[in-house]
Amino acid sequence: MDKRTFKNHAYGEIASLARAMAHPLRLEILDLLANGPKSVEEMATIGQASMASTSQQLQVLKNNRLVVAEKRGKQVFYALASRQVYDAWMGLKALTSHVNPFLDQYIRTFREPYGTEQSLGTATLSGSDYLVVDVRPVKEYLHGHLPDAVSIPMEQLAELSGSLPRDKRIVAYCRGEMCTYADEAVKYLREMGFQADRMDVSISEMLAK
Amino acid sequence: MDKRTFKNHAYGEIASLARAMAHPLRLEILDLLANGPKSVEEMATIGQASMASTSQQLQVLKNNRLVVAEKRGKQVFYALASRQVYDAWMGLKALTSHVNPFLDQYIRTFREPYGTEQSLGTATLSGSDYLVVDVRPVKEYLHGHLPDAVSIPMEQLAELSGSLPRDKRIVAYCRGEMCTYADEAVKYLREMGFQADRMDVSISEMLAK
DNA sequence: TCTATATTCAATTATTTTATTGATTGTTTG
DNA sequence: CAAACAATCAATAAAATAATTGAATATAGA
Repeated sequence: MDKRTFKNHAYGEIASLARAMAHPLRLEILDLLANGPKSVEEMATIGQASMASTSQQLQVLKNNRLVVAEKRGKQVFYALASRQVYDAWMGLKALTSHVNPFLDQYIRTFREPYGTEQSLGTATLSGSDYLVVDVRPVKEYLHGHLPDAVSIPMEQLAELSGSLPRDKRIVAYCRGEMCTYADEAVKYLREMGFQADRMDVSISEMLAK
Repeated sequence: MDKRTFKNHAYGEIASLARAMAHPLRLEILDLLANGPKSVEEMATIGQASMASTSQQLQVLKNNRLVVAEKRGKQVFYALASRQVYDAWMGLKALTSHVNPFLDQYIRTFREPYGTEQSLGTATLSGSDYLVVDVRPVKEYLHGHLPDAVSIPMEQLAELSGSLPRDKRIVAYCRGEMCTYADEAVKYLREMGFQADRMDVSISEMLAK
C-alpha cells in the first residue's frame, strides 16, 4: 500500500466522521440524545423539523455509528452509541467557544431578556439554602439527574410552583447551554416572586453516581 | 430573538467549525502543524498537493480561526491557533477509532509490511536499555521532543546509523499514528541488524516540560 | 382484514463544497 | 529595475450534500 494512499484513507475516515457531525440538526439530535433515548417523532417535534428530514439525518448519524436504533412497536428509539460520542460533541462545542467568541456572545445576548446571562456552575453550590430543580421532561430526569435535584418539568411548573419554598433560592437546570427550559423557568418564577437562577449542568454530572 | 432561531444559529456555528475540520487535507495540515509552524510550500510538499489547493484549505482553517498566519519574507508560516485545536483534533481521531474499527484495522494492515503493527507506548518504557530516537526533521525536534530522545531525522538515518548502539534496543517515534517515518526507520534499522521498535508518542508528551 | 400511525425510502431540485487552472500580488535577489 | 519565487486570488466545472416531496413499508389496534 502506497504511503499517500494510506494517509488519504486514514485522514479521510476521520474527515467523514467530522462531516457527520457538521450539521445543525444532527448536532441538536446528539445533544438531545445525551439526555436519554428518544423516538424520531419526539426529536422531530423538538427540533421543529419534518419526520422525513429528522429520519434522514438520523440515518447519517447511524451510518457513522454515532447513534444506535432500537425498534419498539411502531416507533424507533435512538440513543447515543457511547459515552465517547457525547465527549467528542462537548469537545467540539468547547473548541467553538474557544476559537469563536461570537458563539458565547450570541448565547449571552439571547439570555438577556430572560435575565439569565449569569448562570451558576455546579461547583458554586454548597450549603442547603438552595433547592435544585430539574425542569426537563420526567423521562430525562429519570435517565439521570443531579443527586439533590427534584423534578418539575417546565410544562408543569405553573401548576406545581405553589409547592416551592419562598425562603430558599431556587436553582433551575435543563439540557445544557443550548436548552431554553431553565431560562423560561427562571423568568416565570421570578415573575411569581421567587428567587430563581439558572445553572449550567453537564450530562456527565447528571449521570455521575 | 426566537428560540428556534437561537438554536439554529448556535448549533450552526458549531457545525461550521466541524465542517472546517471535515476534509482530509485540512486534517493532515492540523496534524502537521501540531509539530510546529510550517510554510505553505512545506505543507504542500508533504501533503502532495498543489500550492494553490494547500493555500485554499489553509484559508478555510484560518477563517475558522483554527490556525494563524505569519508572514516572513516571501513565505507565510502557519501555526495552530491554540493547544485546544490540537486537543479537539485528537478527540475527533479518538472518536473515529472508537466508533469505526475499520480505521485501526486499516492502520495495522498498512504497518504489516514494515513489521510495526505492535507499537510501544511511552508508558512501557522504563530503565535505560533503550535509546529513544526522534526521526522527524530537526526543526520539529527542536519545537518539542521527548526529554530523553536524540534527533536523527529519517533523511539522515543511513549516514548516522553507524553511531547507534547495537547492544541497546532502539525505539523510534515520529509525528504520530499517521506518520510513516518511524516505520521506515524501524524497517531500515532491522535490516541493518539493529533491534528496533516503533513507539506512539503524542504531541502533548513531546511538549511536556 | 382494514385503518391509522411511525418511520423510512426514493427521487428531484437547490445549494455548498471541492478540485483545478491560470492570473495576480508582493517580496527578495541579481 | 527585472527576474524568480511564494503565496493568494478568481473563475469555472465537477461532485457532494441538503431540503423537500410523495410513495412505500411495517406495526398496532379497531
